[in-house]
Amino acid sequence: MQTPTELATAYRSQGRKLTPQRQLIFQLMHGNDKHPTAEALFAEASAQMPGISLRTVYQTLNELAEMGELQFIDIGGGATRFDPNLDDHHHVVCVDCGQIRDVHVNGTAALKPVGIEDFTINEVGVVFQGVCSTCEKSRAKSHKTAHAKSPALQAKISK
Amino acid sequence: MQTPTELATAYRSQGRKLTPQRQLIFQLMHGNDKHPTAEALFAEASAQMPGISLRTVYQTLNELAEMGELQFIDIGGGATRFDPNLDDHHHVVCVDCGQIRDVHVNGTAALKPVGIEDFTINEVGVVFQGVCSTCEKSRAKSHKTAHAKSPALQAKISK
DNA sequence: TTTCTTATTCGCACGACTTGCAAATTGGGT
DNA sequence: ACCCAATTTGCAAGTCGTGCGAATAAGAAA
Repeated sequence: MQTPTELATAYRSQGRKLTPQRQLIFQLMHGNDKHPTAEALFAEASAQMPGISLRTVYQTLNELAEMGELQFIDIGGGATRFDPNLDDHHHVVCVDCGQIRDVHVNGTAALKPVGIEDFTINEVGVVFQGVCSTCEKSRAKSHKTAHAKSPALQAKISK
Repeated sequence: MQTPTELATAYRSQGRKLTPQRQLIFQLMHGNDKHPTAEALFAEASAQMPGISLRTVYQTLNELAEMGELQFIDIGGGATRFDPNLDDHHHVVCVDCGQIRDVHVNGTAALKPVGIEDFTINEVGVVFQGVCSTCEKSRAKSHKTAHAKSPALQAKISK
């Protein structure tokens, strides 16, 4: 995603208006590698701009996606997450806490699907599932404590 | 997924009961490569067993997933889809009509995520996005006809 | 700066998908 | 044949996201 300043220009050149709500969302998303959900972003936005509506957050995120400034990430389970990282990258998901990490992956160019001659492939997405070190430790120590932030995520994530 | 007969045995050995509703779902899912949604499966089931409830379809699919007999597939957009194919495979999605095709992929073993030492990776999923030949033809001929079964899927699918 | 046009915001209702719950039913062992 | 626990069902409720219309504000023009 471009910087808030660049986006301001891009917006105006497209006949879109530069509202304070949009500017705030630009700031919150720029360089954001947390892959927030719309609700999460709404919470952050509300802290700085009480009264901003969830509806507006959804609308702005959709606009940015249409403009190619960010992508949607849907890994089974809950809400759609947003990623402003436009580099060629992929994702690693902790099936325990649900966090998503951006990663560069070597070897994607060599991926060859077999038997789909009647398809024109445009993009390839790779998702790694695993457990982050923090959750690994939690598991080792207490078998009682429920620390999973993402209930049933493990079962929900697809290959 | 195992055969309906094998599942019958598995169910009983786990203290689960073998109901006609479950047996029907076993049949409908066995070898099914359509990646149906719960609603789609419910429609098929209803044809053969009027009165079966959508709730039961959801419950049975969830059971089968817990038992490791099938997996959930969540590619942005609509409802969760179910895949009884337990082979090591991946998916190709037509961004136009939304169909999902199972594919074997060469080269997955060589995939190397970089910079995530603090993660224990358990699985890797690859999703190819493209356009199937049928949709390709439709596009070439009419630019007017709206044949997309999956509105906005293109924008919704994540890398 | 005032005016004017049109994009945007906002909140509420609604829609799609899925699950919780409790009552009625049924599988299958004794 | 009986009995108890597992199931099924229908409906309510929950989550996530969008449609819609009225009120508001951005930004160009005068």
